[in-house]
Amino acid sequence: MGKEHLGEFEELILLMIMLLKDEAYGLAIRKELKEQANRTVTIGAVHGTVNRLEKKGFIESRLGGASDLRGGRRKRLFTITSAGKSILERSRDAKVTLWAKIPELAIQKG
Amino acid sequence: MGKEHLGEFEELILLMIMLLKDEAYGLAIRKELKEQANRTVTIGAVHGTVNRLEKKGFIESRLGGASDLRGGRRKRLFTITSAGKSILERSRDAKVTLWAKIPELAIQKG
DNA sequence: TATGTTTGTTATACAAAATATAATAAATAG
DNA sequence: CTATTTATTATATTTTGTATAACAAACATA
Repeated sequence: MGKEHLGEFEELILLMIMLLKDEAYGLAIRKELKEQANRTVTIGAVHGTVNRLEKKGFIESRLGGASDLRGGRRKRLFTITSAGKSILERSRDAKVTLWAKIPELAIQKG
Repeated sequence: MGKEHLGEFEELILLMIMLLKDEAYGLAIRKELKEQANRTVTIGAVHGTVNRLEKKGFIESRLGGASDLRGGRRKRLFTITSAGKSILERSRDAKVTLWAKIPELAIQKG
């Protein structure tokens, strides 16, 4: 029985992992967060959160290769699981439904 | 300098307050949460959160009349502030923008 | 082969948000 | 008055969010 809902930051991280596809690892997630959401956090914040998300079964990780640049340790690459996808979908649906009931927040068409 | 983002539950409570209009008080918010979001929480959870939201300037409260039913203490009625509205709008916009970049999550326009 | 630099993760600690339980308060019916 | 109902406040605990510091591995090059 997986948890019912995600924290705000957990959801964001999950979205970044989907955006990054096969290049989702700690530092890349942090960078994407800055570019896509203008959110600046430390790398420890990112890792703490991915660890929790993995423990809950919303993402999986595997060890990837090292950077193709100068030096550096091997990357820990993350991918979203089907449980992760489905909680994102449910979260989206719930929100869209609520917004639709509030004229000031309803999404405009066209 | 208001906070930049809301917690997941804070945002939900804010949405319930908008839905309830002039009948947004503790117990009503809790009931609306159950009906609109199928979320069951204790009344203490609701009050803790509205207190935080008020302190941050996203809602205001005033003392209303007692229940029109049997007995009971007077209600503390909440309304959203313009800061509250705008953070909800920004949150919605940010999410819609992100979803649009992920085919699996993008909203269909009919 | 030793060591400095780069790229990256782990460990640890602490603050804030989420949430529950228990206590209290005010209206009103009798 | 006082019991009952409707409601809020106080307090405590767990989970999320977040930072700092420590550590590890790959590579370059002397």
